Amino acid sequence: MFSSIDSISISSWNVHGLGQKHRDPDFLELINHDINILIETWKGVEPDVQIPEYNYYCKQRTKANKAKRNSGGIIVYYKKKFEKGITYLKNVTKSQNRLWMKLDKSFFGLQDDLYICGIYIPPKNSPHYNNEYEGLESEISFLSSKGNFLLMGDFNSRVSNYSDFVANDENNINLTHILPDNYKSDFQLTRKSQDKIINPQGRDLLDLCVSAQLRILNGRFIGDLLGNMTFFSMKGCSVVDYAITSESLLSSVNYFIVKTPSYFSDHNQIVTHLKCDGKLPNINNINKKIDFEFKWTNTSKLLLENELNEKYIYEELNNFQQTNFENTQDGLNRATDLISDIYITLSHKCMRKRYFKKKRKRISNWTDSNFFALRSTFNLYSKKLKLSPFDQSIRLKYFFYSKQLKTVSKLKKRI
DNA sequence: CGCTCCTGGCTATAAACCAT
DNA sequence: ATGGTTTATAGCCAGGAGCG
Repeated sequence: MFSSIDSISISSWNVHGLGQKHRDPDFLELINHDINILIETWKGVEPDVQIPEYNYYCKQRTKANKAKRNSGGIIVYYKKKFEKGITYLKNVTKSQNRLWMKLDKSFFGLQDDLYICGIYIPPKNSPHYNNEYEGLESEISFLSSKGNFLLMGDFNSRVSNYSDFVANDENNINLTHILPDNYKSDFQLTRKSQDKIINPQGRDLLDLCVSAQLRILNGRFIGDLLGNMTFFSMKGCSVVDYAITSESLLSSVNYFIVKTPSYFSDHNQIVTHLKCDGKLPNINNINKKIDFEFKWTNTSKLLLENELNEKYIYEELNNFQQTNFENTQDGLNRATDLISDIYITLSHKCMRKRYFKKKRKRISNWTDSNFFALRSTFNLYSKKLKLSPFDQSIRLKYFFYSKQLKTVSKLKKRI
């Protein structure tokens, strides 16, 4: 039996030092996506960063001479069940700031192979800056004939709401001769941004988008129609974390979300949801999580009678009877899966679902109750700050509670 | 454990630069 | 001159290591 994959979620997050965050259940809950790209892990070689249910690729920056800690560093966590569909492309780049991988088109049911790059572009005045965009562009052109792209990460490039494509108007007609022949100039989707500033790296990014036919997802999709800020500090805020895809992949984007600020990092996590149509062998069906039960109601009888008049149900039962299942454990599993699928489909239509109540953790001590109270206050200001990034009084309160939360969180872990 | 030092990373702002 | 834009600098903050 197979279970289908109809969408895949990919997150990227500058975590500002991973430390022991990957041991924190709250943090793990935030990186529960199919693929999670973590930037600025500050981890060295052979880091101890295994987490349950996930495999990972990692890359580290060579440590500076006198430095006490590592800087940079990329870790990509992907769900173990996707192991066979994802390849780490070790040789595409020599840069320590980029990590390429490939999603197999047949595994995920995509039009073309998808090349994903987890990326960190240092600020231009940083000693680690080394013509990042030139390198990136040549890697893209090397791969461009082979499939589509998704770049996600911290670009340190501010583009405001300037166009990442050449608008189709007479002002730009003189540019057409330098554009690729197949350039689609009628693409007019507007993009918003809360950030009104553009910097030189931002221009580089826009140039790259135009020349490689890539489009920025920020400020364009359900989940981030405003172009939310992705970085907050005491001093200010900016949009520097982006998800960027091939233009032809835009129609496959379900959502793009900039998460609310969290106390784990000064950057916000960003998440891309892509449509796909893959099939996954259902090896361990036992582990399927069921968090509800079906309940018979007084309308159920009528609904079931109606449903049994439908043609499809006989077709499916017929299909079940006609199928030859091998006389093995595997065959038996397939048979039970198929028949129970039919029952479940029917149950969905006729009965009411009752969800199991989640067990509430008992708040046991002072630290715990203090932590939860602080966290809800913090979450409130986090949402407020996302909506009004320039409001000084909200910002001050946000950072005040953020600091408190961090201290209490540390205390909590000691217990 | 808490304090201090160091480094990287980032913004804002002032200063320099440019074309008119 | 002037007004907008680009570049360089100052300053702030947080995390990690070392030390007592």
